Amino acid sequence: MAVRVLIVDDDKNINKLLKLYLEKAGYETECVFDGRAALTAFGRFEPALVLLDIMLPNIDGWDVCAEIRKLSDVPIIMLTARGETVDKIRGLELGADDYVTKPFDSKELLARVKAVLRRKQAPDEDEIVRYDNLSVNITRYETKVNDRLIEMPPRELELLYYLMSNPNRAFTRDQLLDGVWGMDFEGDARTVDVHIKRLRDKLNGLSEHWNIQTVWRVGYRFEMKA
Amino acid sequence: MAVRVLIVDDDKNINKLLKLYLEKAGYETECVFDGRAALTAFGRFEPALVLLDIMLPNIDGWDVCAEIRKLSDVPIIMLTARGETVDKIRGLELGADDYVTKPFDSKELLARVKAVLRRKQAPDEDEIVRYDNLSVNITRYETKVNDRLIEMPPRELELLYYLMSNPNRAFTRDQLLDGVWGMDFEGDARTVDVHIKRLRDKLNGLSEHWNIQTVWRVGYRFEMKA
DNA sequence: GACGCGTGTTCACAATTTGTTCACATTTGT
DNA sequence: ACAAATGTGAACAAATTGTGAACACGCGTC
Repeated sequence: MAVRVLIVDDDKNINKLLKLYLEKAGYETECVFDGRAALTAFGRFEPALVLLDIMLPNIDGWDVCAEIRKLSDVPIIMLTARGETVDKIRGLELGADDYVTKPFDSKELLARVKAVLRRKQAPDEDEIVRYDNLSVNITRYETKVNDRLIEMPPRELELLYYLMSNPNRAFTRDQLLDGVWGMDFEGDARTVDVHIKRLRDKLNGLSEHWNIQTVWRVGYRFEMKA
Repeated sequence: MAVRVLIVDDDKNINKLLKLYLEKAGYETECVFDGRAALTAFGRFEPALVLLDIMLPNIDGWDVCAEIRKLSDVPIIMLTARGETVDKIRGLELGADDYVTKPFDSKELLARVKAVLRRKQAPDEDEIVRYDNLSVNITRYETKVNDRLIEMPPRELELLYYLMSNPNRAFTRDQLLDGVWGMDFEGDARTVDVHIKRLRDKLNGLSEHWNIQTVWRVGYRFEMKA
């Protein structure tokens, strides 16, 4: 499944050239020649990247850019003719990601395309649960107490994260197995106990304000003490 | 992705003022106060423009200009005190691009900066990730440690770049395959391991402040040690 | 087209870490 | 006190990663 690129340029030669370059580089392309067509094609084709000329019939590039931005944060590279005054501020406000001046060579263009695609997949924020002096970062797989790293195996960390994500809630062993180990775990429920013990060994006495509590005949819970 | 400007002036007030103006205008700046510092900063900071005072401790502006010209054709604007005799011929020979007489006002300065960048066809900035003594330039496909080139194949470089672009984040092998190899990679996830090993072989022991860490049952991450 | 060369990928096996189970001790509730 | 549930340490099993070498592939050269 190749990455799809929508090419919007009223100059048919440039359009063709772009198509050639990109398809040779393994991208899937669709070409349109005016602003209105760009918008309808955008909805249908769902490109991962848009190459957008500024000077267009119907609706100009800026407006197309703005419309697309209302729908999606797909990367957009604006195409400008040499000599055309490029108002980069305006482009920035409208959400363009890069500019390429015509005429361009294939190498530079492809480099820009790759760069923009790379830049856009900015991974999201870390997922962290905290309470008091304890924080568990499931994105980095780091546990900290008072900003000191507490080393632990992934499963323990996941278990702690799971408990902390619903503080004070009592989880049965089966719930924990389902939530942390996955539905398909076939083993002994006592496995949970061992992991709990190891967590306790690591976290024991590090705070007065929380602990991992046993709930008899039920399971365990992460207790927050007011 | 701001344009980087290196400011070289021994007068701390002027330096500060320039920094203020430029950063307000969206440039990224670095300030140094003598010629020697200018040259080392130039290598590390890789500015898109240099503002260079002529009267400097250590190495004077002309010589700094000449040294920089041996390395790069980055635009250089010379700063001269009013009344200072400006040997424009000499400047021309050395490759300076413009002169600004102190004191200057912000508007004029910014106009000159923009003009010079435009004239130089402002080659778009490289995309670089750095940490401590390590930098990876994905535009040039160059990796440096302490400004020394570390040769490595493109895939390894891309992998390193990807890891470094989110330091400390644990990536699963699948995430790395998607991000570096592309969604359409059909091969074995263990491929990542081999590239990691080769990276480690190359980077091993080059710094105490970072390394590539295994996150068990998860994947790998580029660890920055505070 | 044949040939090397540098890369990228896969594979097999070793090394390591983690996950699980077990047996027995201890605690809890009735 | 008794049965059931949980705590605990150690042994064991399984999964994961490290590693060297072989293989495959594209690319430019001859």
